[in-house]
Amino acid sequence: MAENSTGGEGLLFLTDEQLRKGIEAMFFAYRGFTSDPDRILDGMDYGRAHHRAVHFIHRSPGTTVGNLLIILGVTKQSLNRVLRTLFEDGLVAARVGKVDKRERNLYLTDKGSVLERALSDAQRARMRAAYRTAGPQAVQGFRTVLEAMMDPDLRRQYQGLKESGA
Amino acid sequence: MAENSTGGEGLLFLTDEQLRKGIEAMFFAYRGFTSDPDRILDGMDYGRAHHRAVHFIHRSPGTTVGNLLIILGVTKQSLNRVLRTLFEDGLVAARVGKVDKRERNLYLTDKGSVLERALSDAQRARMRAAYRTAGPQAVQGFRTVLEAMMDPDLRRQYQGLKESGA
DNA sequence: CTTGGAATGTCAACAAGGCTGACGTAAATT
DNA sequence: AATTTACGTCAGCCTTGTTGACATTCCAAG
Repeated sequence: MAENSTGGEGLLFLTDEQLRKGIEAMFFAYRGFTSDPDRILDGMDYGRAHHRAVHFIHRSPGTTVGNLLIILGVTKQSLNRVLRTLFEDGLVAARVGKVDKRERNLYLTDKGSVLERALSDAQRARMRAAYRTAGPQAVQGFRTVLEAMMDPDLRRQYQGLKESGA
Repeated sequence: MAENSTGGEGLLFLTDEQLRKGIEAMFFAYRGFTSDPDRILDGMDYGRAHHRAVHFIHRSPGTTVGNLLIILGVTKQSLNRVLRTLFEDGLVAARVGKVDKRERNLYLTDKGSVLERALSDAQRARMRAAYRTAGPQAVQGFRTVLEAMMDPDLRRQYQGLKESGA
């Protein structure tokens, strides 16, 4: 009965209506999120799948095919199709693992780095603009909610990446 | 060089590193976001495209095909393939427009509403859990950043939906 | 040392869901 | 009367996901 923002019931942000807005916000925002890299990829022989592979190889140089499979959540056949074209076009190089020779360690070539840079520049530009508009407080909340939304397994991947990068 | 969180430079949240974390958070969170409905759809003859159509028809009953095309950002051929199966299976009904007879107004049938409910219940459950974990403050920031990330056109759609719902 | 399992590559076939192009029809608009 | 709009549809193509089967290489354990 009493109207308040955080006291009393204070659970207005858990209304179905509020949740629906959040759902649609995710939907529309994700479209924006992918659109800039997509535009760049368009016209090249590459797609979103190539972007993802290139991103995570850049992110964790020397990562293995198996790692990538886990992170990307696709089948090896699907990933392999992408990796093959990246090899053929000289964007990604694979070196046989030193400790375990069955593994292939993946690296971007110079050419691959150029593409990665172009894609991530575009994507970061939008993210930067959004962050700047929203402010640090909002960014904090943004990350918190997203993290809570991940599957536990994926969250571990995400946090693992965070740590390994720090 | 000086270390501070919001004063001084206070732009640490705009570092490439921070932006990259945001990008990966979007990637992993979106996977979680779609996974529950996907699991439900799996096994039925429907996919994510059907979910989106059903969602927005539920959201705006009586909406036209043209509206849906704008909101979903796909071609009419693509949307039509989806709508056709929804008609055939009796999940969606189309009525000829009263003012403009060229238009088709779209509605969920009872059967369609059942599916919509199942899908949105699943998706809301995750969203609710994330919201509850993160708290109202974070949710506020979450929505702010997502909104800033949308393309202006899509943002108008999103906000338009917000208003028309209120 | 042999053998089982792990990591990887690859062929083939298929499905979902995007896309373009072309064409048709009915209704609104000019 | 002519044009434009809203919608449907056929046909074909692409990307990216899937399953299943099979080969290779190599680590690790018996």
